[in-house]
Amino acid sequence: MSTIYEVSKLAGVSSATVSRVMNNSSRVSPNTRDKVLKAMDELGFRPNSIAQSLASKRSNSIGVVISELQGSYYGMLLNEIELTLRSAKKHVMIAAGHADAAIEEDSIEFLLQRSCDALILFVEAVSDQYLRDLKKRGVLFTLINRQVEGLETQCLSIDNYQGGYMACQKMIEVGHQSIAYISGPEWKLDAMERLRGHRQALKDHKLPIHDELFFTGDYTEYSGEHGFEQLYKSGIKFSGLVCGNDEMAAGAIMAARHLGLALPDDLSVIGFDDAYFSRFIYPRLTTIKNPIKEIGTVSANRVLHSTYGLKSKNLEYDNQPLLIARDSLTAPK
Amino acid sequence: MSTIYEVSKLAGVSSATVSRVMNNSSRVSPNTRDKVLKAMDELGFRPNSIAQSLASKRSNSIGVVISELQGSYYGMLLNEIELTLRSAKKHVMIAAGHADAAIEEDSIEFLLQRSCDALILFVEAVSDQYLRDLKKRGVLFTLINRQVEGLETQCLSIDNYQGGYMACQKMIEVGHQSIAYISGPEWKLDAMERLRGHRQALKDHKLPIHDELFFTGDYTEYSGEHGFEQLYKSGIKFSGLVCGNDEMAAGAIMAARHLGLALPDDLSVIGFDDAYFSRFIYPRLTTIKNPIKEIGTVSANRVLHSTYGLKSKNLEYDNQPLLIARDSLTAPK
DNA sequence: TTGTAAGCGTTATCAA
DNA sequence: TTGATAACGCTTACAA
Repeated sequence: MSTIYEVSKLAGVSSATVSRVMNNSSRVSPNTRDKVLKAMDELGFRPNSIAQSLASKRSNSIGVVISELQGSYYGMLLNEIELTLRSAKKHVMIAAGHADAAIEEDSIEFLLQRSCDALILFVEAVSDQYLRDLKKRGVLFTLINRQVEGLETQCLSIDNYQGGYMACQKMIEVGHQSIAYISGPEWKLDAMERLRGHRQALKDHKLPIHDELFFTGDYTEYSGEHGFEQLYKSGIKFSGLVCGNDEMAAGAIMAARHLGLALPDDLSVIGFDDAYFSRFIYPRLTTIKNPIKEIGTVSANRVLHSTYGLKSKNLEYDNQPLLIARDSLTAPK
Repeated sequence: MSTIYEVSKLAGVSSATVSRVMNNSSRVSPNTRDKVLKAMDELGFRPNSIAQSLASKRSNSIGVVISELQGSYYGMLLNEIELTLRSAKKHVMIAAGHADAAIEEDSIEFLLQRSCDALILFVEAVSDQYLRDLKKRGVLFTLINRQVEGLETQCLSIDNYQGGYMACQKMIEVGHQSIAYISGPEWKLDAMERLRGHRQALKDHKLPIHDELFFTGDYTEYSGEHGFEQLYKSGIKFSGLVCGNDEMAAGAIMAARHLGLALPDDLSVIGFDDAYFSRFIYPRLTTIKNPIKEIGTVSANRVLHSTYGLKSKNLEYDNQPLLIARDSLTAPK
């Protein structure tokens, strides 16, 4: 690998000038610029970005910590982020947090140590205070799927409460009177918001709330399967089931079928997220769309904006959920 | 952020000594080591890894280029890679290649420019020659899901031919005589290998090969849907369908149901990969397991081994596919 | 066992 | 518009 110094020799200029043409940082006469470009080309010169980082105190890399690297939800998000950052010539470093506070903190520190200029954080276990302290330390970041007091301007999330409300309301509109709910884990804020919206819709429509019709899962399909079996055993009849996410809906549907129910006639189901696979569940899953792609793009653009002053049009997003009507919802028999 | 120099002053030693205790590179007396450690602690010292990289010509980061960031297949792979690399304290930089030669090459150069010590490549469009040249340039890398002549020791892939053979053979064993096939795109090597295995099994069992029973898809569920419709229209009856991957199987199953077929009685289906969602398709999909997790772990370990001399036990893997029997396969009526 | 000092390949300040 | 040259924070011969 050739260096800036070799280029400067070949072009007959100083290394400072070479640096200038690389960065367009200050005026260089067209003549010398040409000479430099030619020399670079001839040597196949590629700037060493490590050296650039050290000297400029800017690494042009952005760290992303995300709960999991697998799962359609995270995949879509990561994809959008990479696309956006990449087109701005920024490197993306990733680390998984696995929804564990220690691992999440470690991931963040790990990325910071590597001189990431900014972070995009999808963290669920780390405390609000830790995040506020991060800001105090001068770290630039955006926060996905979470609202933290004091960090409002850098938080991006959808209105989970509204989504939960919509799903339940739709069930009621179609005619269901007895509706079961399988929620995500209690320690996940989005799960609790979705649940809160559901309960409120029930209340607003003067429907009774039976504790036996609520099951707390953990967002996995296994908990959806297990949850459905529990609800079914409870003895209280229900014709509708709302799930905190699509994975659990998929699991619940499997369980319902094993128990001999015909879907959607015996049971209507609504999921949440509009995950990739929800079209391939049978019956095709009616669900609440989570505009995760948009959130990915916007979070990346905001980081680009606040860190490098890059202007972008996609700095705002619509945090309203949307009902995607497919086949798993029908009127009760 | 404090520097090594400040630590050295506080500890009353030279900066070289501080560096030594950081890296355990050469003996330091327990006494001075303690002093240094104490000073580090007091200052909250964190080494600047950019500076370390520049000086040591080693960035401790590994680049991963993968076709897509979304999809269960890639997600699982990425997850294993991150886990393995992370536990070895290496940073992982990612870039998506989108199965486009220009983007893939750009991704590779992009990561190299960032001084990645090694690469893990899941690239599909770039030429074999480019990859051989990469090796000549001295770049360390492993190659996933691909076999390139001259790079045998750094390629990891399963036996797709054998997998294709197994699927077809199983169909035949169960009693199917007329079997349709929806393959992945022609330019994907794994897709062609799977198809080749399928045809060979047909031949070995003396079953006729009808061109009308073959459809070339592109690994998406849409092409599975479309493909099934085409095959169905062909007029040639078939009771079994083998798909080049699970996505297409999912699409084909959707299409079959829309056309009024009862599964698995009217149609048996086998997929490939054992994707995350294949358990949640109805009927639960019988498929060929692709040991992608194992491949992820092994590829990361190999890179760690060849790049940093780290020894590891997981340097070998079993490239034999495995049939996962679920509910989508039954004897023909 | 420890220190000195020359890099590593850039950027950026100051003069010219 | 250009050139010297001092950082940037660390590693690593080479000496002591």
